Amino acid sequence: MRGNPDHNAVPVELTAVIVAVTAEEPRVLTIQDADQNFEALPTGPFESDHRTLQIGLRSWVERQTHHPLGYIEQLYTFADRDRTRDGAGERLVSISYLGLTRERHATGSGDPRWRSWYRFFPWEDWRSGPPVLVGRTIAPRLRAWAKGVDDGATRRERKNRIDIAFGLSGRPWNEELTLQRYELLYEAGLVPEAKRRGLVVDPVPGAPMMHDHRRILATGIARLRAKIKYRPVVFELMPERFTLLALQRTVEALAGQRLHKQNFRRLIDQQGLVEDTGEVAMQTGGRPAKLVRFRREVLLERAVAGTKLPLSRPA
Amino acid sequence: MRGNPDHNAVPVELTAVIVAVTAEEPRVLTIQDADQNFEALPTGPFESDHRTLQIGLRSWVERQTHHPLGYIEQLYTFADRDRTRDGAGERLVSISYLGLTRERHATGSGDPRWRSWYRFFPWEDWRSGPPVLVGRTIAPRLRAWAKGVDDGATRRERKNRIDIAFGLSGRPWNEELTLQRYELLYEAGLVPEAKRRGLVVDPVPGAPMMHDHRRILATGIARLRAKIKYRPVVFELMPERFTLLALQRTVEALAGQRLHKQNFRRLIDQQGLVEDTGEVAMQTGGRPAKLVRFRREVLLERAVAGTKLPLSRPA
DNA sequence: CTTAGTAATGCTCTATATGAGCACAATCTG
DNA sequence: CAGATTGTGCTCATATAGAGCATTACTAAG
Repeated sequence: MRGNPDHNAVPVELTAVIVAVTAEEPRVLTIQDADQNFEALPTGPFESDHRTLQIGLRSWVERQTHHPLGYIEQLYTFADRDRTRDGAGERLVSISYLGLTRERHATGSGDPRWRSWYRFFPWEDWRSGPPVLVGRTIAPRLRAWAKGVDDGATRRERKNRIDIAFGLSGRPWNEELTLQRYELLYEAGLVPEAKRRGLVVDPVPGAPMMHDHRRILATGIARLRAKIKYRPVVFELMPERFTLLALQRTVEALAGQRLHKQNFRRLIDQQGLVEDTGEVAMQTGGRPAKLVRFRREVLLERAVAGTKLPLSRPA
Repeated sequence: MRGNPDHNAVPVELTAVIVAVTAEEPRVLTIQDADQNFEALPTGPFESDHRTLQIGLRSWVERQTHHPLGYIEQLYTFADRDRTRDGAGERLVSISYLGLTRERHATGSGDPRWRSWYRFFPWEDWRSGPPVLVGRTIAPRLRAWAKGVDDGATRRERKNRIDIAFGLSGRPWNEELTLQRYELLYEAGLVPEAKRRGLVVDPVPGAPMMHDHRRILATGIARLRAKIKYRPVVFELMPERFTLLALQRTVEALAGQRLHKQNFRRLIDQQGLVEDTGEVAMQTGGRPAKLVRFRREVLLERAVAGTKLPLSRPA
């Protein structure tokens, strides 16, 4: 407890979860790791010639993707021991960020591409109802893992965590628990990444990523799913003009859940989040829809405005 | 955008916001910086012999305060350019954590002591109604700062931010905006810390801290004030057995606001957060109160349980 | 032209949550 | 005993959330 402790100099990198929604799929920017044949999140250097980390990240991403980043938020700083550069040895600190943008063809080294995030987390997409993957594969395997301990207390605790995270035993599905779900699967040895920790692995479907990048992505998804409920960040993912249904589909893509259409619209206009452009979209396949635009002023009017969306609430 | 960027090795430290509530005051553990005569948050080394940062921080705090840390959560990683060790030069990364405990005599170098956090943020305590400091000093000075720009858009934007952050022009006070308030004061040159950024300073009351520690503390306060509304973390600050009023006073101390007693109790028992011990406290000064204890089981029952408290909601 | 199909949009109904207050009970202090 | 202080039960108005019905305005197929 000193004012000026000795500082260990440690390698620091920035890792970005860059999200866009296209064709009703939430997508994340990934690169291909040449050596390991794993997909990875784009990782940038910690440059000290920027005033803040955020500015540095923004300029770096924009340089690489040639597209402005609408919104940036720090996610988490990872520095666990197993997070070393090559197996063991030096410790690596990784400061992760969440960024929102609109999809664009990305260029750069490492073969950047936009991937649906459900490629990495197929169990997170409940838009067409409960995925069979959960009921048929994940639930039984997790149950088996829980039953496999001798200690009764641990067993009960595991069962509880599983039920809560995956909405079993009559509990509701909570789309915000993405990280908890991934961590459970990791602990239970059901994702390939766990092998590096020496666990026995018999993986469930879902593409793995390099290092702990899938955990970082899970953190980003969880954060974004939570955020859209009380901050108007969805609009960063929308084009200038859009229909209310398009907005709803975007939210649904992120949340992995369907929403009640009328209630969704009620919320949006109760809060005055959008305004008419006067134009209509005729190619909707049904009655023409008004084209609206985001009222940027709301960002000023109520700094902490809520975009309360009809999704499961923390209770 | 490479898989294996070059890593700049950077000094990394851990900074802790350790909170306890005693005698209806929220307190934070500080140390005295010998050189600069400023109070500071305890800062620890980044030790690589712990499996996770959290474990490292926990053991370090417990070693120093001789008291268990009930709850730890990562706050934010600061690495702005002005955050260098001595004025200019080397960049410093500081990973900050929020920890909850019960007050104890702390020992260690640096003269550790528990300080009411309202010592550093006197405008944050609204338990006895709106502080005169806000109306008489802060509001007029901020207004003057806003008026002092030529650009009309910037002026309006500043006025808006001020109104929202400090609950002016008929807006409600929102206790969660602690960080925004501090940052406004910083920008306006109303805190001593701003001098280091070369701003002209005419400070309002409130003790400054070393480096950007007051900003880190503001981050911790804001986070905790938000958290108590949907997670049962208050109990980490309570003794084993307590009365409902004591619990309410603790929440009020943190939130800096009074709560409606009956509604508070309604929430607590609707959610089954506590259970009777069978004992009563006779020294209440009034009718004897039941002594209750936290039902630890709720942490299992609903991992993300809400302790919805009757405080201002984001909308 | 008619019939489906698909969306947009307006409205209602119910359950629940929240904010505020009244009334009264049980204790202590002076 | 009066007055202060706290605990505790209860009510009431309002806001919000979840669910569904009905109607309107288009396109495409027959």
